[in-house]
Amino acid sequence: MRVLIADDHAVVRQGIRAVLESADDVEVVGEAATGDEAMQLVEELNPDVLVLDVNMPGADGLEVTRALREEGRDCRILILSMHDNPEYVLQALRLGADGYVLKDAGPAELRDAVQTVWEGREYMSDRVTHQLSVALRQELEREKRKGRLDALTPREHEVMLEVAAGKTSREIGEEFGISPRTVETHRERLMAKLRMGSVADLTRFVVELGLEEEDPSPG
Amino acid sequence: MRVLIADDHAVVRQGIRAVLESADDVEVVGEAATGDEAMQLVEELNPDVLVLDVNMPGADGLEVTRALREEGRDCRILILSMHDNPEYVLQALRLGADGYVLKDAGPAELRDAVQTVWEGREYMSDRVTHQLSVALRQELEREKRKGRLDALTPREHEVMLEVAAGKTSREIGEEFGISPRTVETHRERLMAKLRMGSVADLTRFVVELGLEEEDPSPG
DNA sequence: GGGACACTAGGTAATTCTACGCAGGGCCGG
DNA sequence: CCGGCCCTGCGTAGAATTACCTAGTGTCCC
Repeated sequence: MRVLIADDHAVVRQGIRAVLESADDVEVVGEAATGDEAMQLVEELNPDVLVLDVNMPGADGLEVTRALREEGRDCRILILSMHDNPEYVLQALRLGADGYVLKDAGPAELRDAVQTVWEGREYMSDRVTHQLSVALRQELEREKRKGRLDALTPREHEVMLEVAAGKTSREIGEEFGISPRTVETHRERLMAKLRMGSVADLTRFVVELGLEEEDPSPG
Repeated sequence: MRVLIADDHAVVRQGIRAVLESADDVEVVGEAATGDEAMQLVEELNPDVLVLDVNMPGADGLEVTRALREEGRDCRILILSMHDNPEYVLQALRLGADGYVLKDAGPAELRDAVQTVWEGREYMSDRVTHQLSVALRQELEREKRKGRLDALTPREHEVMLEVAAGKTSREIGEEFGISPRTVETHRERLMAKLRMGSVADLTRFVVELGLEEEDPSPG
């Protein structure tokens, strides 16, 4: 089994190499420190398995995965990550990764993971699968909120942001060149659509969904 | 120079060991996977330098640093961290660490850092010192805000939270058993003291400082 | 006892927001 | 080409907030 290691931390590369090479059917054929370098080395060395860090300067692990899958590479891709962030995990799987292992895995798990993906099966750390199920529920909740957001007309959306920024209807009217009465109409409608009972609730809603445009930084 | 390595990731330990042992005046005398284990091994092996990860299960790097300094250990402590989070850096220095190195450091920098702290000087990665100066300014800004918070009377503080939760003056009055006019007085005063121009600004202020009591979760 | 401060409450007035309804013009798809 | 949706604008009325002000009570400290 010929393995390529990609991680921006030299120390980590060294560690992975040591762990994998302790298995006698594994040969580490190269190391890459950036995503670009990884793609280039895959081209040159044509490894069986690519152990790929998600956090890398330049092209990160996910980009590398996508690029390799796009060009039809059949090498197995094992994602290595510090965190069990479901965001990354889902994205990685969507893009065609074969496994997802956390960096706090012991040598045995890491060797096992590489072996598993090499055999054509998928490997996921236990904590990753657990986090995925948790994330699924939160995702549904968020979608429900975003769904309400979609019910807003473009104008209402703009007005919403300004209201959440603390502007008065008159100020917003001047900014958009429309009557303050019109702004109030939009305001009423959007508050009803989002089922918000106060500006405070609306502000929290906007902040939590990260919709703000500028940063007025109160103070 | 006798070095002890503490990191919860076996892979990383392996990597650090390989890097350090490539210098011929360094001997890695042991490895620890948890904070507790690290303290125990320092006791047993009495190393010159301890290379210590901040993120560890059980006692983390900072706790270990504090504990070792409290009992008067004179071994050098080099903190190893994934992030240049100034929060951690400051805390580490306060607790008596001798150096702070990022994990994306190359083998050369890591060896250099260990060498430097061993000679009794301090070592910090460039990005760390930079982040520190940036953090200093933000810290001042935050303190200014918290200072204004201290200017509030207890009653004003309560009212502030309710206003930020979207309640009206009447509702707040009923909740506290006081006149809505009184609530309005508190409201005016606190808005003036905090120099907030709108409920939206106030809400953002409260959310950013994490002062909320319950979670009404708009929707 | 006096002074500082917090909590209470009210007056007056202006401004702003909220909640109903009404209506014209533009644009798009059935 | 017509109905539906969106953006626009306005009226009225009431509720709520904001900006000024005064002022009584209680507590704590000098």
